[in-house]
Amino acid sequence: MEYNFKAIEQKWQKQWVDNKTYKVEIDKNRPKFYVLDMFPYPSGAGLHVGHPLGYIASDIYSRFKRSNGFNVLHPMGYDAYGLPAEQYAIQTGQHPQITTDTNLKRYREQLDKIGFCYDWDREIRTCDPEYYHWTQWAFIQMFNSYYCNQAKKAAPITELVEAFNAVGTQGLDVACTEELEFTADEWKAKSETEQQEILLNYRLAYLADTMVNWCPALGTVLANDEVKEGISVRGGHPVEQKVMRQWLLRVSAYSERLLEGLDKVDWSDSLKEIQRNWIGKSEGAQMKFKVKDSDIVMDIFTTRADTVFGVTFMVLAPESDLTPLLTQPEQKEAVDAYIQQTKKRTERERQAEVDKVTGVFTGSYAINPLSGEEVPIWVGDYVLAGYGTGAVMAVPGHDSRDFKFARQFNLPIVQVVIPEGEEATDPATWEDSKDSKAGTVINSDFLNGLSVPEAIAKTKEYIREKKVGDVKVNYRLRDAIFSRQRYWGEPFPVYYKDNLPQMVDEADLPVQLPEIDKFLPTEQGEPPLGRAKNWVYKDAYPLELNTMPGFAGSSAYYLRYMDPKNDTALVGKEANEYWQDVDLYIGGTEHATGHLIYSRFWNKFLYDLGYVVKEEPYKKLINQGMIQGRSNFVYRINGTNKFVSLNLKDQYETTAIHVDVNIVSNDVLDTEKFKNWNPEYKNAEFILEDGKYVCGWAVEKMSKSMFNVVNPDDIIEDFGADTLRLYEMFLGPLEQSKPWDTNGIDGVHKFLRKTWRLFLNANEEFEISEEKATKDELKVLHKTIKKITEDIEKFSFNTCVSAFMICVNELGSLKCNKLEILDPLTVLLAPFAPHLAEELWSLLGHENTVCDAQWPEFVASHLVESTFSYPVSFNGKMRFKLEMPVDAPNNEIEEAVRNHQSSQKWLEGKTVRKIIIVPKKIINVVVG
RNA sequence: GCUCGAGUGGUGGAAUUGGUAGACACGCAAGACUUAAAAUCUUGUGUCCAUUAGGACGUGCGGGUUCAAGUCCCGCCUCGAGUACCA
Repeated sequence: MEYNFKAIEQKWQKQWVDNKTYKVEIDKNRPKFYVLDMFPYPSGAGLHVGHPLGYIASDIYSRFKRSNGFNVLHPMGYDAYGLPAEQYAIQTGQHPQITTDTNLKRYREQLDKIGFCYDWDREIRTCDPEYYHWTQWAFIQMFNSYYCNQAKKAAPITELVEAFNAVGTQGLDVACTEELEFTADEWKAKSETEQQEILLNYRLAYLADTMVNWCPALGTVLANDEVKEGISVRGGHPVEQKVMRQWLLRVSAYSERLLEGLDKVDWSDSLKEIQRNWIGKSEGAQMKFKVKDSDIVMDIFTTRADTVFGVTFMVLAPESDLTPLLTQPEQKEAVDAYIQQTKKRTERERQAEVDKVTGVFTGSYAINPLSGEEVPIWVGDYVLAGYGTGAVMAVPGHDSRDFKFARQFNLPIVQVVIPEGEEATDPATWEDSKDSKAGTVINSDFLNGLSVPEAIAKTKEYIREKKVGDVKVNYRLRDAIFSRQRYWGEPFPVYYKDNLPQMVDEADLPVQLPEIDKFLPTEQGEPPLGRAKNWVYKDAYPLELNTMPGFAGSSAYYLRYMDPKNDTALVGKEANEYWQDVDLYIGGTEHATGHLIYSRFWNKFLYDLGYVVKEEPYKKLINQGMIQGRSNFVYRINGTNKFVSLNLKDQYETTAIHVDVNIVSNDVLDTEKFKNWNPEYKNAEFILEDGKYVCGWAVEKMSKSMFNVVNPDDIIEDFGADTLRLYEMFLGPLEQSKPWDTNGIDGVHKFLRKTWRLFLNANEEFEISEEKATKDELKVLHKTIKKITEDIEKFSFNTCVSAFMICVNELGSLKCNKLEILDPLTVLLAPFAPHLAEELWSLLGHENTVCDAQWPEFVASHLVESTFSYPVSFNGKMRFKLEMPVDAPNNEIEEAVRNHQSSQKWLEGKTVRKIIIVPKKIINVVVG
């Protein structure tokens, strides 16, 4: 009986489907456990061997939990809306739904072959109207809500309207785009249109003219996390800044709670750190600088209130509302020219030319609220409109950007802080500003002599007393732009009446994506939905032409899995109360500043409104590492069709060429396959070493162009799914990036065959002994139970695999085929190699699935030994071993060491200063 | 620049609270079985010295703490990730 993995895997995959082995229902008699993978976007390329890594890990953990008595929810679905399908549609005219369905089918086939324990009855697709019904529903709730800073939660916008009617904005402390002030009477006097326009300032989903990241090549706006270094993450196209009227989600309202929540979840420190940086909390002071000969007051934010006496000028962002107001007639031309010039630069250019200092004087002066001094107001593009107030007080002595600006335009520089261990010097001699926060304040009136932190505190106190400012916390986190000028996304549940946005009745949801003839913008430059016929609501009102961004559908999907067929709610109360939250979430770190922020925001919002029971959606999160490619190279002698083997290449002028890793084995090229691989190489000649052509190699990203893509289907064809699963885990720690190298796969495949053979007799027939297990056999088993159980809990799956190998090697040498040992071993192995385990489990005579077998219990007494083999070291260097009874008293051990024959050499002519005995660990003799 | 993480054989990687560095594999070498190959099995495999016995050196570099350091502390170097005129 050979280990016929193909037959075994096909058989059990069919049985699992037929028996609905992985179907999950609420079961209040068992504790729940929710394991979630970040669902994939089904791209046209299908899965490569790197994709399933996290899925395999979560699958192992799910099966482990099930064996330990948990009711495990482990669903899967697809993030089906996205740019690639739409771009393909633009190129070919093929409807993105068709592309998506094809890709999805391919994904499903590939996933099925790996033997995952997903409950496919719960599958969701974000492009399914049944699903995006609830994405639209959530949007409506956000539109109808505002965020109260005092209660620290979202509340219905109707409450805010009541407050406006009663007292206007008096005592108002809510999240908003702009601080507004009006009385109840003023509010009531406003027209409906004016009132609606004002409410947009407070809604959690709101429409606003805003500076957006516009990507001309993609014809759409992008969120901040979709842009890296001025380039779109998808496609790599340049991005520019542009003002557009767009939907936004007021994510910034939740900044503090998103930050605090990180302390309550079990995520890796690095991921938490990324989110903390992205939220970017900074505490400081907001201060008012009056403008000379004007009623205008400049608000500025600073974290260095201690340096106010060092302010020698002010700088406004070019886009600031104040810029035109403060520009004096004689400077108007220069300022306008400057603004035009900065507008022309793309975000990318601005970032690339960070060192280039530009700016222009407005002609106005501001009055320092502490010193009363007058300082010039400049415009400079190093000040960002979107952060703080879009204006800064410049302290060139103690801020390097202000310093550069001052030097460029010959503005004065004053020293107000002496860094620790330095003396006051003439700023004219400085190379750079002195930014250190450890030092003593000088030239600053009542702050003189204080340390920096003391001076910050005192200044804050002073400005509050004199009402020239206040303590203020700023966040870097911006509101999320929620409109995309695309076709293949969720339509908004929004229509326009008198140009004002209105929400579609919840009863009319979902608003289905209409059919259109072409997937391009209209001739008038409207988004693709502008092409839809009858794209109106209630026969009269035009519907929104934008669609929602990629992160919309993934923000609450984990809730939908709990209750995927519910047509009256996103998730029913009973299901939500049972499943609660995700206990284990596995996915890539690339979602740190996108999906994982939006999803937490979305969930907190639903929590505030009482729709869900948990404030944080993902209790524990693990980022699986990237599997990189391992590329192979051949070396062509320049100008010839001759290829030289790796270690001889230095004798020639060569060019390295990527070669398909699938025609290379252990870095040795199959030269015949190489000739057929590409017509160009049909007549290739080779210079061999030891009769072989050895290729070079390098670790690179796995991609088609590097010819290093390895497909899981091919691996499964050659070695089986269980081998693939085991090998992916054996490759290294889950969270670490590592290269895929098919070469090592033989090791785990051999291990599975060895395991199989444990159950066979000399005639290759299945035969199991009912005999009682020996002490040694039990020791091997229980050592393994302990190790596997502990390591699964630590997500250390690579060491699990090696523990299995050790176990099977040892049982092999003990020639153990006893039921008492192999039965529990099968259960241990089941999460890792479920097909093989099912087959063995049924051969062992069990009728149920091994998934429901009880996890073996570790019995410590099987590991107890009567003696311990001590490593004996002299001055820390291990020299020999000494077998002693475990309960031997120290003086006996000492004596045994002193008298041991091997000790004499190390003791000769030396005195023993000390003997350290660590029970059951080590003996160290200190000599000298 | 700032923040975080990582540097261990030819390769992937092991190593509780500091306690035998290199587990488990791959690869390589030698051998057994075979007409041959594949498969399987056995042995060896950090580097250097030594015929052996054995010894010296070894976890990026330099210091330190300790009976004992891959592990802790200080200072560097290199690589990776995130982020960036954030006031």
